[in-house]
Parts: sequence; C-alpha cells; structure tokens
Amino acid sequence: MFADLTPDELNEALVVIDDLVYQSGCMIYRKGDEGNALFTIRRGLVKLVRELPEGEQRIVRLLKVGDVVGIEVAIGSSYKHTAFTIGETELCRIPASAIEQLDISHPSLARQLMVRWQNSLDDADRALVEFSTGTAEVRVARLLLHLSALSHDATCVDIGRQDMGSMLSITTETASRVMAGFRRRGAVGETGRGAPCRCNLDLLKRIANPD
Amino acid sequence: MFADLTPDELNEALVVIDDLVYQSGCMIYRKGDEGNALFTIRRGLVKLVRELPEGEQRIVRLLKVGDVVGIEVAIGSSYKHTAFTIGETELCRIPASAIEQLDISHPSLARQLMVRWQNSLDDADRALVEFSTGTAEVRVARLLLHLSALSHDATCVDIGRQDMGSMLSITTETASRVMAGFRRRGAVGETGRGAPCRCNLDLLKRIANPD
DNA sequence: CGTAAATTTGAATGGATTCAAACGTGGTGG
DNA sequence: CCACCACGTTTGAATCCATTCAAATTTACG
Repeated sequence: MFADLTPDELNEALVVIDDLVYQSGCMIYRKGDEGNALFTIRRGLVKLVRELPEGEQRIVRLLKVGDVVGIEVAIGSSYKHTAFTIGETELCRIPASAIEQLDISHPSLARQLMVRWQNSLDDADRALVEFSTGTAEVRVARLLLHLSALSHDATCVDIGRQDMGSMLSITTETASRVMAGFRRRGAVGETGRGAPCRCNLDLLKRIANPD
Repeated sequence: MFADLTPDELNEALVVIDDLVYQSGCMIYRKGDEGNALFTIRRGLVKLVRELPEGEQRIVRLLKVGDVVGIEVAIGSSYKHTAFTIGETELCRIPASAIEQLDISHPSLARQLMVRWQNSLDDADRALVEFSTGTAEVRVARLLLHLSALSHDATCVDIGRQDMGSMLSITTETASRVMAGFRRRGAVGETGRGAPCRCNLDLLKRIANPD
C-alpha cells in the first residue's frame, strides 16, 4: 500500500503505525463509531458484520491477509460495519490523520486506495452471486472453495457453523447438515476440533457448479 | 462530480463528454470489454448484471440518477459487469482518457471518485442484507421501499417481475405472486401497465420489518 | 389482427426452517 | 480430579415456504 513513497515519507508514516495482535473473536470497531483509523491484515481473518432489522446479524464480507479493514475512514466516514477477528489476527493500525496527510502529498496512494475499494466491491459482488444463490449445498461448497483459495494448500480455516450460516443466509442447522453430508461423501476431511479441514477441491467444484 | 474544477479545466473536460439517450433495455457495455469510458446517469435506471455459473443472470446493483456506471474504468480495469438500461435513460459518457488527465492535475476529483466507490459499496452491502435475507414477501417489500425512495412521491418505477426476481434471488413466479398479494392487501395500487405504481409505504414498512 | 413475450394462477414437489432434544467440548469451581 | 454448566454442534421430525412444471391470461408490437 505504501509503494512509491520516498524514504522520508515512509519513515514519517511508520512512526504512527502500530502493529496489533488480536485473539479470536475480538471486536475491532463498532458500526457507527467515529473512524479514527483503518487497518491492514497481516495474519488471520476479519469479518464485517451488519445487524439485520430482526436483531440477527449478517456477515457482509470476509477480509483476508492484505485486505484493508475500515477503508471508509479514508473519506472521513464513520465505520459502516462492526468488525470482528476470526482466529488470532495481526493488524496494522493506520491513523486517519496519516492517510489524510499522505493523500494530499502523494497521488499514488490515492490510486492504491481506489484499487482497494474496487477489490472490496468485487468481493461484495461475489458474495451476491456466489453466496446468496443456489441451494444450501451449492453455497457451502462455494464458500469452502473460497476459503481454500486463501491458504496455499487445500486446507481451509475452520469457520464456525454460525458464521457459515450468516454468510450464506442459511440457518446454522442446515450449515451443519450440509457439512455432515460433505464429510460422509468425502468432500471434506474429518474435522479435528478447531483444526483446518482438508477439502476435496474437485468434488467441491462439481457440487458448486451443477450443470 | 466536477466540482472544484477551474473554468478552463471544466471546458476542456466538457468537449469530450457526450450526452447519450438510450431506450429501455439497451446494453451499455458487456462484462470483460475494455473500459474506454464511464458514465453518469442523468435520467433513468441502470442495472449491473453478472452471469451465474448456471447460465442465468443476477442483478448485482441498481444504479440511479447521479450514480456512476463503470467506475472500475477509473483504475484502468475492464468492465466487471454487463450494464443495461431500465426505462428510457440519459447518460453522460466520460472517456477514460479524460479521467486520467484530470486525476493527476486535480486531487479533488480523486476524492470524488472515492466517495462514489464507497457509495457503490454501501449499495452492495445493502443488497446483501436487505435483498438476500428474509422471506420473498419481505424482500419484495424492501425493494419497493428502496425504489420508492428514488422518486420524491410514493410512486415507484414499475420494474419487471423477471428483474425483481434476479435482484432478490427468487423466481419470477414468486415475485408475481407476492405482488398479487400486495395488490390484494392494498400495499401497492393497481398497476396500470408500465405506469409507476403507488405504494402504501407504511404497510410496506410493516411487512419489511417483521417484529 | 395475430403472434411473441411477459405475467398470472394452479397443483405438486422439494428443500430449508423451525422447534426440540441429544451430544460433545471447554471452562469453572467445589 | 470430577461434577457441573454454558455453548456450539449435531440430529430428528413436522411444518412451511419457495420452486417447478404447466397452463391460462394479458400485454406488447409488427
């Protein structure tokens, strides 16, 4: 993100940037809070959550290593979601003031930010077409494929059934049922508690794209 | 969008900006095409469509007056969706080259673009929470409320059942059934063909937020 | 006026939800 | 160390909602 900065500018930026480690399930910020800082993910996962009118919550986006959390801060907005860590997660905290300063003096940072915005938009659109259409089986398969793509091997982070459900707009019970079916069919390996599960990518792809 | 430009810059920009009128159902651009231009909507509606693996199509976003169509062009990307007009629509065509030029000389345009990106993101998130959760009745009610908010009166653009369905991830038949029910209950007025329908906002709100 | 396309309605089916209970896991305190 | 509780997951059975397939109806357009 800070490519194209001069050494001086970089140093100036770095003094105000903190490196933070959150444990699993921590709230990073709450929707509506004044946006004092944005974050980049160095390790772990972050979920952006929005409350439904009915009181439940829906996961709007899942952010991965390299993604920016709270990018809306860059235009002076308050936070649009509530953000939680999933698994132990390491974040870089970048104060809004630092962004403002650099933004003016350095147009290439502006471009970097635009690229990040577009990436977020792509993720959102993907959620709309892949995670909100098709049967429960199809959605879960697509989510597992998505998660597998984050790791270099075929393991995927063991996400809770509740989180699965609120990402895919299905109940935790159906999420559980579908995963049980996948296990029976060998689409995913036996899930050791909390351990990442091995996925049968070929089989999952076949399930995800019914012809 | 071109606030904060000097008269000279504005003139220079305006010579390359075309004003176009499309009739209903026209394709503005196709997904994957090289992005030579972006557009702003002066009148009408635009739908951004993405093809599902199964061959069907899903409406990812509905753009209204003042929105930017094809904003990804500003970072040199090809089009991420296929764009169609809904109803007769008037667009401003802004060549990518014009954006590039102004982008460098004028940082305030960059900020304007970021705001637009964030707006798109907000719309996408809204689609995820409001148009992809709840029963068919609830989703249709929320869509009608959303459309009503675009007009200043309580009328809302008569969107086809097919488009309704592919916005809400329901079939055209259920969309039709739900609308029939709403008509019976007086949630929407009798729909004169192609004419905008009058909505009973209070009743729709009650349906949209089941307590 | 006649054909094509979109909308509406019906009946049967299937899939997801709901409500409930059982199970396993981890943490706490006796 | 074990009993106990809280919490997430799993499984079951009944219900409900949306889909599917089909046909009738209306609307648009040449």
